[in-house]
Amino acid sequence: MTRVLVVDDEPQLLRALRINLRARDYDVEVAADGTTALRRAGASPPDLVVLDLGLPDIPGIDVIHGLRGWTRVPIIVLSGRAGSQDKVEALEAGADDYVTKPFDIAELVARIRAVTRRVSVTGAGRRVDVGEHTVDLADKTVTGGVHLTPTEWHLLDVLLRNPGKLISQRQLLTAVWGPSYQRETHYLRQYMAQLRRKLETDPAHPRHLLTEPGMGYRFQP
Amino acid sequence: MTRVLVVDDEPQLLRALRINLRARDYDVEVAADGTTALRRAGASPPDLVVLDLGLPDIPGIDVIHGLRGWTRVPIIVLSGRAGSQDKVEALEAGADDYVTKPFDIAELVARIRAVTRRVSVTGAGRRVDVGEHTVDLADKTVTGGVHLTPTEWHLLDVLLRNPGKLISQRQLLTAVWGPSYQRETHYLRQYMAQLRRKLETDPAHPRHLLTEPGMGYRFQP
DNA sequence: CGTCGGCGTAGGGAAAGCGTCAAGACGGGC
DNA sequence: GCCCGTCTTGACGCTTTCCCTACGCCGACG
Repeated sequence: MTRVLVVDDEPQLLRALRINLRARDYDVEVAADGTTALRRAGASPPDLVVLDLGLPDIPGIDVIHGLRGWTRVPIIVLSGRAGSQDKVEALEAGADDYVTKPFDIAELVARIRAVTRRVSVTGAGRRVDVGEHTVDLADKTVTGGVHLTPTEWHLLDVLLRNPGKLISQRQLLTAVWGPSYQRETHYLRQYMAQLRRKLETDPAHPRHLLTEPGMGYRFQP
Repeated sequence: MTRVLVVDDEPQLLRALRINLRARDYDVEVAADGTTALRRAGASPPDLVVLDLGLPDIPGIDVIHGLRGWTRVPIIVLSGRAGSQDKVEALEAGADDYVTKPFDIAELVARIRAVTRRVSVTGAGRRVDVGEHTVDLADKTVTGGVHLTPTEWHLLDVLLRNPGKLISQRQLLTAVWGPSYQRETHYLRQYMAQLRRKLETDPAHPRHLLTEPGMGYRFQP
C-alpha cells in the first residue's frame, strides 16, 4: 500500500483526500505542522508527501529542504500563492509538483497518481539472513536467542530494507533519531558496533553490516 | 544532453523555450502537429515531451495515448482549458504534468527540470558499464569487488552522468572540490589515475576515462 | 638539442573518520 | 526509593582518506 503523508490542517481537505485515496488503495497519514511532518517522515518514510506551504510553525520551503537533505520522496506542494516566482522557488528546491488553491480534489488525486505511477514498489521480504542468524522484521525476532533494543531494531530495519544499497549517515540518523540529529554520527558508530556484536560471526571483521568511510553504511546479504 | 520534443506551433513559445533550455543544456526539437510529433518521437525517442493539446490535426489526448502505447517518456501537457475534468483526463491518460495557458516561461522550465530530475533518479540509466565493471550510481556499488572513496565517487558521478561529453577541468574541480579549487588541476590527475587503476582494464591506456589534453576529461561508454 | 608546459605516477604527512571501552543520565518496573 | 536495562556522552588509539610535494615522461616549440 502506498503511504501518503499530508501536511495540512484543513479537515475538509483531509477528509476528501482520505476518501478518494482510500478508494485507490493509498494509505493517508497526517501532520498538522512542519515540525511534525519532518519528524513523522523521518520516523517512517512515506511514499509521497502532499505539502501545504502555509504552515503555522516553519516556512514550507524549509520543510522541502529538510526532506531533500536525506530523501528523494516525491513532494506535491499546495499553495495559495499563484506567482510564478513562488512556483519556481518551490520546484527548484526539490518539489515535484505545485498546485494552486483553490483546486479540485479530483485534480490533486490525478496528480498524486501521476507522480506515484513512476515510483517502483519495492516489496520488502520480512525475513532476512544476517550471518548465522535470521531476522524477522515483522515479528521482531532474531534466531539464536539474540535480543535487540528498540533503537537497534529501528536502525537494522532501515538497513535491511535496502539490501546492498548504501545508506548515508544523514539518512540513517534522520530515520532513527530525527532530523535534528543529522550530525551525531557518534550514535551510528555506537549502535552499529552493538548490532555487529549481536549479529556478526566476527564483529571485528563484519561481512554483512559494512562501513563505507565518509559516506554511510550498507547491508550486504 | 537531454532532448526535449516540443509539440506546438507558436513561434513565440518555441523561441523562449529554446533560449531558456539551451542555457540549461537541453536540446530542443520541434513538431508542429500531432502526426509529426508521433513520427519524430518514434524515429528518435526524446527524453521529454512538451505537448500542446490544441493541435491542428488530431486531438492531443490521442497523442498521449499514441506515445504511451510504447514509451514511458515524461509528458508535460500545455492547454488553454483549465477545467479539472480536462486535467484529470490528460493525467490519467499518462501525462506527467499539466500547465494551463497563459503561463510564465520560467514556470514551465522549472517543471521540465522537476520532471527530468525525478526520472533520472528513479528511472533506468543509473547503472553504467565501464570496461569490465558495472557501476551503480544510486547504490554506490561497483562489480568485481572494487571499492571507491567518497571523492572518487563524486568525480565519477559527474563524468558518468555526461556520457561521451567533454567536461572541462574547471567544471570538474568546481563540482567536486568547490569554486576555490579551479586551478588545482593536479587533484584531477591524482584521482583520475586512481579511478583508472580501479576501473580500466589497462590503466596506462584508458578506453573509457579519457584525457583531453589542455581541456578536460571525457567518459566514453 | 634543450626548454617548457601538460600529464601520469609515487609516497608521506596531516586530518578526518571509525571502532571500542567506559562511565554517567534517564526512565520504567518492582 | 531502588534496581536494571537502555540511551547518551566522553575519551583514546587505530585506520582510511585526503592533501600536497616531488619526479619522470612525452610532445611542442624554438
